Amino acid sequence: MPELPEVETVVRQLRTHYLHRTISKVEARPCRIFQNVTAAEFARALQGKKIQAIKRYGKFFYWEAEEVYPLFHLGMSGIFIRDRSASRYPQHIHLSFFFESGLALFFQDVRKFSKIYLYQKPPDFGHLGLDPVTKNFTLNKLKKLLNLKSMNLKSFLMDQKIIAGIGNIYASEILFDAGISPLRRSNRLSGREAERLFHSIRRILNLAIERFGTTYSAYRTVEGESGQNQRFLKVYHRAGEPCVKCGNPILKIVQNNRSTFYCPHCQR
DNA sequence: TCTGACCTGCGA
DNA sequence: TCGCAGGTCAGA
Repeated sequence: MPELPEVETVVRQLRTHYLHRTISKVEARPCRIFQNVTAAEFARALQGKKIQAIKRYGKFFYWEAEEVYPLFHLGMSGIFIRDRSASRYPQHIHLSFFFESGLALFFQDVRKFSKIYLYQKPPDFGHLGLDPVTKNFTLNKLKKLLNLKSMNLKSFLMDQKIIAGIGNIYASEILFDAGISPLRRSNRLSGREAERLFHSIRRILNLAIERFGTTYSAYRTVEGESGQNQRFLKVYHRAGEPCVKCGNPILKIVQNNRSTFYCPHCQR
């Protein structure tokens, strides 16, 4: 599922319902999604803890819970849901949290690509690039990064070590918005093109956050609802359909084993 | 830099 | 039955 806007939506909804709540019980089923901790250790460590803060970086987010810091990456199909009965796949619920207030929270992942870690101090994101919706992400920094690399722009945008949070959907949408071909090399952009790319990254991601993310298949909000942004996609999964700008057909190509959608007429 | 592997469900 | 899906990583 989830790229930065979907993760940000999940984080905001978790804050609304679960911040300052105390976990009374955790049920964790052994599963490969647990990375540096077993399911049993994870459950034991969180029991009795109060969630004091929920913070996101790129596609990762973690809880501050009284000296314990669970870190989550939702992979392709990980979702947090408030209501277990809303789950179509109850057999894939790996984690259940029950709170003193009577609230519950469930973590489901059909494909098991998500990752869960547990730390004793706030996790370090030094291995990740800039988070593109923070003030730390500036035009000058983007220009330097572009010049540093000679890779196609689609791969550049999706490389989490460069920019943390953009995935396959938004990489295509951002490049369409900027009017730049996904095949272009990062260090070949003009100053004006870099500027367009910078503004498109911010605009597309922030708009998607306002629309609670994009639901293409698995992703749901914590409330179990679909995002809204899929109605506004201009190129993603629209191969053969007319470009909204010029009417020529949208093209689908494969880059790094992933589908890329673009308009060869509008994106040069 | 590219490919395949990891998983499961869905739609053609 | 096959190919594809929003991610990441190891290994060639």
